Amino acid sequence: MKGRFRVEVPFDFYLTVTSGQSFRWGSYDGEGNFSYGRADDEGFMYAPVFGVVLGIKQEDSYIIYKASDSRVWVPHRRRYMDVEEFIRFYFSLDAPVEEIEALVQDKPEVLRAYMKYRGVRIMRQEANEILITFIFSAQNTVKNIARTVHRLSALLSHPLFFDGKKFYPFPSLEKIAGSSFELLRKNLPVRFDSRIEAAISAARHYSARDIYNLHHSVVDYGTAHETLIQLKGVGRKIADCVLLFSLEHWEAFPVDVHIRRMVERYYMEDINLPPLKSLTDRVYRMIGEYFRGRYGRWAGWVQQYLYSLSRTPEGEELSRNSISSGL
DNA sequence: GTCCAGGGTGGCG
DNA sequence: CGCCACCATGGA
Repeated sequence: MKGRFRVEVPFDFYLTVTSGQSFRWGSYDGEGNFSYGRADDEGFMYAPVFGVVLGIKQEDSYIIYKASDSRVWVPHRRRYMDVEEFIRFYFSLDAPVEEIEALVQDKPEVLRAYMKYRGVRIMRQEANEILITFIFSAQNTVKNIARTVHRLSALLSHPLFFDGKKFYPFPSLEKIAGSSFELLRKNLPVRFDSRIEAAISAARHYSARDIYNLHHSVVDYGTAHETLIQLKGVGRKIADCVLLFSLEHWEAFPVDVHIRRMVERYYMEDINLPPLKSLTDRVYRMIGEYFRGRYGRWAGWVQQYLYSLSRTPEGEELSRNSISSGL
C-alpha cells in the first residue's frame, strides 16, 4: 500500500535516520544487499521495522510512503496502528519540540544546534533491536554498526520481499540466544569478542517483553537504567541509548566521544567539572544530571542536536572521518 | 604505516 | 574513587 501525508512539525527524514540512532535505513536490492543511508533512484529509503517493510521519501513537508502491510503491531502501545499513524509514532512527530526553543535561549551553542537540527527527531524503535545493536556499538562507526546489524539479521531471520527487494527483519532475542558464539564471531565485523558474548548473554536473560517492562510508562528513568546495566556487557552508555532510542525515557543522556567533546568545549564551567582525563562513572552521572536538570524531559533530544552538530564541520573542528559517508 | 570510531571490564594505587 | 590496559574490525 502507498500513501502520502503532510507533516506540520519540524522533521527531516533523511537527517533523522542517519543521525546514529537507527542503522537500518538505506537502499536494498533483490539479493538482500544493503547500503546504509542511501536513497534509491526515486528518492526512497527503506527499512524493515516492527515486522513490516517501509519505504519513505520526503518532499518538503510531505511524507510519501510505501508499506508491505496496512497495519503495524506496536509493543510500546500494545495495539495496532495504521501505517500513517505508525510513521507519526515511529518518528515522534507528536513531540512538541518547539518547547525546546524557549529552554535553549541562554546557551548559544545549544540554540545553534537546535536551529540547525530541529528536524532531527528521537525515534521510537524496537527495544530488542536497539539493545543488541548498541551492544555492538563499542568503539565502532555508524556505518560498521549498520553492516553488523544487517549481517546479523541476514544470518538469523527469514527474509521479507517487498517492492522487488529483499529485506531481513531484525531477529528475535530467542533466535539470537539460540545461536552460537562461533557463528556470530565468524560472520559479524565486530571488534571485540566481548560484544558477541554480551549480545548472546543479553538475549538469554531478556525476552522482548521483559525490556518493555522498563518502558517510560512503567518505571522511572533511574530504575530502568539500574536494571539495564546489570546485564553483562551493558554499561551506562548502552543503557542510556536503549532508554532514549526505544523506551521513551527522553531524559536519558548518552555520553559518547562527540558529546564529551561538546561538554569539554562548552560546559566545563556550567557543570563545574574538573579537567576530564577519563570519563569516570561519577563524571558521566554529573553530565547527565546537569542536562536533565536544565532540559528535563528534553535532555535526550538536546543530546541528539549536539551530537548532530558535533559531527558537522561547522560544529567542531573534527577529524575528517567523523563526517563519514552516507551523511 | 597511522589514527579513530555512539564502550565495558578488571585491576591497581 | 580515578585512571589505565586490554580487547583485536574497518575506513580514511
